[in-house]
Amino acid sequence: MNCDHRLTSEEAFGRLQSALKAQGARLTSPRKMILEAALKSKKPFSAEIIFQNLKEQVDLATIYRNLTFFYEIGLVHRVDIGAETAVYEIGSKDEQHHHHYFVCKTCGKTEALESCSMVAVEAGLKKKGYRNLSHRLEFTGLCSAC
Amino acid sequence: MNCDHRLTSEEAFGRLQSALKAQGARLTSPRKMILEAALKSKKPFSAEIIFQNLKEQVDLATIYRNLTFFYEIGLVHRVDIGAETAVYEIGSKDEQHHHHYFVCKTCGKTEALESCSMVAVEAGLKKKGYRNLSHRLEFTGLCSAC
DNA sequence: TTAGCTGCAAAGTATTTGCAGTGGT
DNA sequence: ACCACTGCAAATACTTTGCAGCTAA
Repeated sequence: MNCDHRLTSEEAFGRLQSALKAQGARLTSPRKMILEAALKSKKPFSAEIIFQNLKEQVDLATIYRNLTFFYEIGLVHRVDIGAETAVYEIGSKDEQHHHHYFVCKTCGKTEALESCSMVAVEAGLKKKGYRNLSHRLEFTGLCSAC
Repeated sequence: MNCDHRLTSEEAFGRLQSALKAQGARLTSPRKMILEAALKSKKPFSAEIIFQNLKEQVDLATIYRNLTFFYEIGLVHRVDIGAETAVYEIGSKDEQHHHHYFVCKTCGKTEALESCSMVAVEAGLKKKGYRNLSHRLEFTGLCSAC
């Protein structure tokens, strides 16, 4: 199974335009810069990382506000891999797509996994020298009350 | 597959004793109370929740320190399901055991899943009325550099 | 007795919010 | 021109840390 499912820049901006129009929001310069920085990032990113990548030209509060906005319109996912900081990543074309990560318990190093087979993933990780493996499966969606 | 893998109170205190002895730490009254509260909780818990369950009889800082301690000796896992707050749960007998959750994107409701089959889990959730399902698989362990 | 542990208070981070001014549309 | 958005600063939430006294072993 091919897992290169990230939104392209065009797709992302297209979605953004629709969402903006749908709720009377605006495409401002900071908003554009933040999305571009997010798209450029190969790894999951935090507000602080975007802030640094934009060389502090955009206010941190604005970045927090926009990452939340992007999250609400489904442009990014929240990942939050056992960290103390909120971590996001660019959304996938297929919302049902799986998200696989490896996280080191000691240094926090995060790596997005390319394969989608749990067995193959584990074997691949072992080959790479990762030890003491365990994994966690998390479902998200809407519960019947929502 | 049976997934009732939570540590019993006896097993948990046994592990605690070993860890305490191994590093010259002590079994204090607050430490005991915190572990008991954690064991009683059917759901993942935060420091604040333990604080409330103990009716604020134990200092919050002490709770934070001990949850970290329990985490370091493997007595509890960190779950952190897309939340802004650190969330823990009592450890499993088998460290390689999977951890399955359902999290509602809207209200944050969390439910521990009993089944271990991904397909069965998804079918079960749909039957319960959950919609827009997606899931995430997270591996943890030690990377080669650690 | 002697460290480890606790409570309390103060300090740190991460994130959010109020508000006046700016800028898309 | 209107109203959403931004930067700035202050506020809040969560968590950690310093320290003096307490207590398990």
